[in-house]
Amino acid sequence: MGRSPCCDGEAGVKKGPWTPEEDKLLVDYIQEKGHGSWRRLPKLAGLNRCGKSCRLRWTNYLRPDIKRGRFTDDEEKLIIHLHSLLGNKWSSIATKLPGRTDNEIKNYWNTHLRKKLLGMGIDPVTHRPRTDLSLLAGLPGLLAAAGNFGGAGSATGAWDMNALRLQADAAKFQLLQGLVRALTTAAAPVPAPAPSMDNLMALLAASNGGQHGGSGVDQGMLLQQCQWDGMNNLPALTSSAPASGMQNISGMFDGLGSMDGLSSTELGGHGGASGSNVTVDAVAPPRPMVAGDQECNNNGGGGVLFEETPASSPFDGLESLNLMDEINTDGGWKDLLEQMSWLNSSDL
DNA sequence: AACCGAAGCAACCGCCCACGA
DNA sequence: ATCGTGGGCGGTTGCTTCGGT
Repeated sequence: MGRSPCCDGEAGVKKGPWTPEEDKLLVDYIQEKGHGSWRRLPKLAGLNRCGKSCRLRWTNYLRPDIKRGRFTDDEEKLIIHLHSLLGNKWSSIATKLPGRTDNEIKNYWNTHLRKKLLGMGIDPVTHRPRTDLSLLAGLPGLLAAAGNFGGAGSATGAWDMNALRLQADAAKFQLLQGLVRALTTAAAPVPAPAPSMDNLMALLAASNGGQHGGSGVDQGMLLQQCQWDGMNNLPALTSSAPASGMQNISGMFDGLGSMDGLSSTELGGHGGASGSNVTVDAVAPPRPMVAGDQECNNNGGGGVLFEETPASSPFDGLESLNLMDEINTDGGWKDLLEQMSWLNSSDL
């Protein structure tokens, strides 16, 4: 049926910021008589406002039990946790944070926490690792956060620490998956022996090294469950790529991380050990989804944190790009790849 | 010092639901 | 069963402040 706003027809009702005088009128009236009917309150209190505006002003700002000021770390973590459980049920979340209003929490979420999660590569809606291209930009923050959490514990316990670790691991795995697919698709078509899954496992395990313990097990399980078909059919990165292909992915990323002086035809290898010069101008047609990809993405067992995205990875779109144009564009892939310092050998 | 864009936040808008007549 | 009202909620807007150039 619908309903007209409470202030419709009330010509001349004031809107906008409240003055101290209005605040005093409202507070005095409510403290003396209670708010009663919000619709009638403005007239009774001598305010030229609609009842709804009075209610909002009272509940969000004037109520005596409101706690103002910065959110504490514990409050922050609690909000994130509750949001992961309740979604945008701000009023429900607010009931768990004494002195905080739903509006305040909502604003804090939209202005701080949402960006924070995005920066960490976590989808603020699903609280899972993001699967879009901007994942790249967020990974350093995600990993840093995971690393930081590995240090001093927080008062709210280990739930968020473990979640962050897992999400960081999952995001790293996704990034590797996508990068390898993108590069191998765009690279020379010379077939090569299948890479060893053990090599990738070792690579990922090494990427965990020192930062935090425990999650390597999850990652290994993840890989075993996925049976990533794409890896089993991995073509050579270049004709000069080592037979073991994936063994040198670390060196390959080294090159990507310092590619300021790239020519138009090559991703300069890091020389020596890796020696991978990936020709990327000849962009291959998009690689069709293989059975293993689907299986990997749909495999929700074991608490896998991946979203079930048909696109399968952040890099599906990348496969059809002219990589060098993108990479050499300021603010484009070049910038993104420069942010991928975490992929350098110190980490891998 | 002036300008501009980004960030933060208070307040508004519109939809929805519960409840009573 | 239907309708009107009151109130709550989430989303959005727009003003203010801040920081960078």
